[in-house]
Amino acid sequence: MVTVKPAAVKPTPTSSSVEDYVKVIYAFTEWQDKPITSTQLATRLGVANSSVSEMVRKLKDQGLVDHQPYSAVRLTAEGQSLALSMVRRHRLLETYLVQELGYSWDEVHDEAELLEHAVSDTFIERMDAKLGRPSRDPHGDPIPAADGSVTMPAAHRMSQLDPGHSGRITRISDHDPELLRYLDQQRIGLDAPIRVQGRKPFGGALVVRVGTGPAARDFDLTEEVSEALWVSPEGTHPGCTLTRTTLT
Amino acid sequence: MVTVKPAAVKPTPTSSSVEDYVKVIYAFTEWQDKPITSTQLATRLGVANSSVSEMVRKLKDQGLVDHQPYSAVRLTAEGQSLALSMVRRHRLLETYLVQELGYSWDEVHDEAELLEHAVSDTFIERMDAKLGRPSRDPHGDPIPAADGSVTMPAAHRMSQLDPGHSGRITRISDHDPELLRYLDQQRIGLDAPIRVQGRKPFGGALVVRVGTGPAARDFDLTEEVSEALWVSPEGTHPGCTLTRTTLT
DNA sequence: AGTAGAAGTTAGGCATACCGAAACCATACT
DNA sequence: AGTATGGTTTCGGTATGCCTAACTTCTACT
Ligand SMILES: [Mn+2]
Ligand SMILES: [Mn+2]
Ligand SMILES: [Mn+2]
Ligand SMILES: [Mn+2]
Repeated sequence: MVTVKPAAVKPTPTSSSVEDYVKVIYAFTEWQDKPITSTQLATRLGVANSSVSEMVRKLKDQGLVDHQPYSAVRLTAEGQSLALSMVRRHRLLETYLVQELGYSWDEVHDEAELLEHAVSDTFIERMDAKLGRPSRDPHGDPIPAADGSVTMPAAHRMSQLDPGHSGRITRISDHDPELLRYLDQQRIGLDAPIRVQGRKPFGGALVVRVGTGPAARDFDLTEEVSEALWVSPEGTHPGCTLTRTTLT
Repeated sequence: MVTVKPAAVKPTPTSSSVEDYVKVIYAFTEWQDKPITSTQLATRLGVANSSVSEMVRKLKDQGLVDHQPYSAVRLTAEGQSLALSMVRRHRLLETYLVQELGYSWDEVHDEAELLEHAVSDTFIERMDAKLGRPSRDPHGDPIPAADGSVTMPAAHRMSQLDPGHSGRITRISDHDPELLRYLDQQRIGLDAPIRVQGRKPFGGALVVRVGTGPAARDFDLTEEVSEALWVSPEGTHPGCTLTRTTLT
């Protein structure tokens, strides 16, 4: 009689490239619904189109994405789960670097981009505990919980807000460190109360008031800046929790 | 007239494999003088002999090692410098994990082995500052300073000590986590006062007394254990600083 | 000195992850 | 309906870093 081993638990050692691909695919649909195309993926990853075609085939073979030739790339449940765990890693690391090692919010992204692939689950858990299980990173991006649930703030791009609207800045795109330093300098930070005053004519700057009462200051924001800021109407703040998937 | 660019400062992006090879070559001569051979390198890195031959050629091309066929491998000044900076990274990380994230000393090695290749110089500097510029890691191994200087404790392998000798444990080999847990359990730690009482006959255990006065306890140590412990005679402790090389 | 076996190197391959150039397809515009 | 165009894939190739198997060199023992 032969003893049958229990099916191996698939250690699937995903490479850091795979992790980055999946993370970028996820990020593309975090604040809107259209799935990402090959070329967009290539641009965001800084690789050639042909490299993406190849890798997407591998991701499909591994069951991480759905894809048919010439159409967009979508994560499977398994891919979504891997992506969420990478996003969690990335954002916890960013938060840790700011909170514990005195990084400024424009320095953390690149460091986290590498560390996310190197730290162990234990490391993540210890950081999370030490930070008190934070739900947002230094840029206001939601940190998925260990079980895969994500609390998305009910936020709108400031560039799309009509005059009169007000609320708080609950997210700031972290992609341009330059921009983050500019905002820092102007003392425009996360959770600042903000109000859209109006727009200069002929597609001009958006005029906003930051702060309230005597401390209020007015700014002319370019399109680029107002597209990087997300505003939640006062009161709605904590956002809604939606479980996107379940992490393994 | 043509402006000549200053010679590029050689960004030499060393791979993590190269970093590990160089680190292992360095470690081999840290506590004795014989240079490492191909086979020893292969064993320590867990790769095939042929892989080492190939890689050593590349290291030589990059000016990191001296080597002629069929003989041992030695670091050049440049290789030494790279090795020291990797050792510094590794040991600072181990110290940080224990001190700041509650790791136990048997858990840190593997985590540091990966992180050492991923963290930035900034990260290292912040950690170093936060820890108060430590000079020893959790296992008593000296942490090279940023300038490449190393303070080596004047220590001897306990297995080679004659009865009657005493001192303090200033280094414990961190290669076997099992052993570290055993020592932890027996409450034998770094800086514990220790005295060699004698040796059981026929190549038997080494009998040592740990602690002093009423708290003293006697142990029978196997060869394996006594080879992992290094003892400094009382008083000599701080060790001698020798600048091994200068880091870039 | 002669030689067997250990130590080390070379040769031929594989996997991953890139690239540029060429071929292909879908569609949108005449 | 016919075709230009841009997005996408395929093809051939490069660089790392690893492997096994075959071969070479060194050394230590007879
Ligand atoms: Mn990354
Ligand atoms: Mn962020
Ligand atoms: Mn390593
Ligand atoms: Mn150590």
